[in-house]
Amino acid sequence: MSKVLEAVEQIGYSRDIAAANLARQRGYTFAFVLPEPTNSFLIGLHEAIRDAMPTAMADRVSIRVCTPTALDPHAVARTVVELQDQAVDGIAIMSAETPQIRDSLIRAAHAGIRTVAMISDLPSTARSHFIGIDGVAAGRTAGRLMGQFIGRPSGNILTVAGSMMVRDHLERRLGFDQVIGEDFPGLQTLASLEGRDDAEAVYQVVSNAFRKSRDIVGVYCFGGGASGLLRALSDLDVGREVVVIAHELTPPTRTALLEGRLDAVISQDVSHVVRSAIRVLRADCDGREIIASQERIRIEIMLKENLI
Amino acid sequence: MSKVLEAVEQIGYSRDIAAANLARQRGYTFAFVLPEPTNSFLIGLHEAIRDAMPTAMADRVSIRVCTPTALDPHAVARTVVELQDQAVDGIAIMSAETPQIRDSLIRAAHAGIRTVAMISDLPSTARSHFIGIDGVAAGRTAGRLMGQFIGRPSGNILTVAGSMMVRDHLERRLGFDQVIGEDFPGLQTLASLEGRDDAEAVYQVVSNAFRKSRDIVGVYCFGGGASGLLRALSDLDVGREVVVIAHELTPPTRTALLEGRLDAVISQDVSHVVRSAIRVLRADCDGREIIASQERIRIEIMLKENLI
DNA sequence: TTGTAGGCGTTATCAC
DNA sequence: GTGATAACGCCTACAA
Repeated sequence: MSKVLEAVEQIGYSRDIAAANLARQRGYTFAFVLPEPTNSFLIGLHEAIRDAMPTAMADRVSIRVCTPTALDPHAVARTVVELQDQAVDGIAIMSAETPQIRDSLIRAAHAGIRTVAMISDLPSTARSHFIGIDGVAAGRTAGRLMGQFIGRPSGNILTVAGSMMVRDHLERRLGFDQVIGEDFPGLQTLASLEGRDDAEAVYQVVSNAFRKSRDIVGVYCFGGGASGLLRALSDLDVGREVVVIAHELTPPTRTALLEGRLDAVISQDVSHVVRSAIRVLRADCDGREIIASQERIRIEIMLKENLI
Repeated sequence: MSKVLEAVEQIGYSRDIAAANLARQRGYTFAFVLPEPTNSFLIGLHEAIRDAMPTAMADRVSIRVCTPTALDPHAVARTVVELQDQAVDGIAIMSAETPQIRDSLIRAAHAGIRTVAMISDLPSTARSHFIGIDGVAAGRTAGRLMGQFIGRPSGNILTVAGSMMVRDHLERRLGFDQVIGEDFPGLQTLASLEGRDDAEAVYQVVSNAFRKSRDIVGVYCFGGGASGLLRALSDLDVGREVVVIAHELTPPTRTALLEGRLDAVISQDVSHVVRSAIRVLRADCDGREIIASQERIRIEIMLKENLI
């Protein structure tokens, strides 16, 4: 160790990063790339980003939001490429995992832009971090709750998928099936209905499914558009007999929880996700270490009684 | 509105607080007043404080930890008084609610020292904020989980109290009874055993209780020393048949959760509590507004599957 | 009251 | 390379 570093160790000196930033007048520009706010969850996510802006600004980071059409991977990739030319320092992205998007992110990383994946992971894209919850664990959590809450030895469970954030949703289903299979062998999980993360679509498929099938003792909605599910259950008047579990705490799921039309919600704190993305991106830019415990997003279980 | 403020509004100017602090060489000294680390929860809390120190230091706040004997209210009050003379800017305190302590805090506030209550609230002490979870809601959450998980129409539930953080624990019991009474009328909640937040004491009272009473279908431990409960249940070999719910995620409760000896843990993120206390105290000192959503501590439900 | 110089800890620049 | 210096945005202290 050099003499100076030794002395530093002794004295306990540490660079004043506030002063440093003041001196160099360094600013950061980060871009959030995510789908348009087409459902409650995405609306909440957009709001969280807006809410984080003042604090971010005070911290010398300016934030841009890009909403390429989610269903078009090329549009997302194009957005990422455009961002490269606009001198952004970092990108926080929530998207499906397609080759085009993957390539664009790898190229961005190569161009020195820091990237993090939000909500749904994008492995093998050189994203420095994933900020969100483990999909399999989330699904397992839902599975345990479902099994315990049903309390009967047998019956059918309806499952409603999303489609957009593919990877994430597949993992949830996987985890759910694991626990039901292991610990509640009498329960039968039916093939996933395609809800396309859209309330109206969910309404239709759920309504149809209930007309066809009987002996449904539980419904697990692991995609977006849970409000469609809740409306369908209301219309069918099967709110009480079946155990209903969905993902993400939003105005409709919150209301349903309070009214007893929903038994549990598996959620993640989107405000935390957004703040974390910004902190992590900043740390990446500065070459600093992150505080892992502070950035870990929790799998939250919300019941009627612990609604915040 | 004055011309200048109007202009400020227009321009969108906001004071650079980092530069301000740099200029005035302002430092903050905060003290954490809490019991000695005599159980897993308190150990975790002390660790969280230590872990927060480096970041705090970088932010010009130095932290002191005071551990008056928890069982002696006079010692706590004396500590608070002493802190007044030592030029601390703020106090974050976790303690029982006694007249002496209340008075000392009011006097401290009068002397210009900002105070926040942690974990267990101290209303009517001029504490600017309470940083922790709502005890009644936490108890209700435990109650719902207990009722649903038991799945039988009738049976007895053993409850184990702490003693130290009195107010908090009373609230938990209250909330628990509310839900059991309302929604699970067949279940009977027995009088609380006195566990004194101590593992050994809990071990004794629980062992005795099980020897006396039968038809126990659930155990709710809402005080500290849950490891004693778990050991007792192991020794009695009643791990599987009864539903066991405790508070606070610590090494022993985490292990028990993973091993299936504990069915659920109601918890709060102590690292978050500590960071929040520091942020809130700083904001108070600077006369700034806090970001409520960021400082809200969640009532976390931990199952085996969503252990972080 | 209003104005101005100096300095906080760091970086960047430019001359050496 | 090395070393001196201005500047960053703000506060304090002192002067007018």
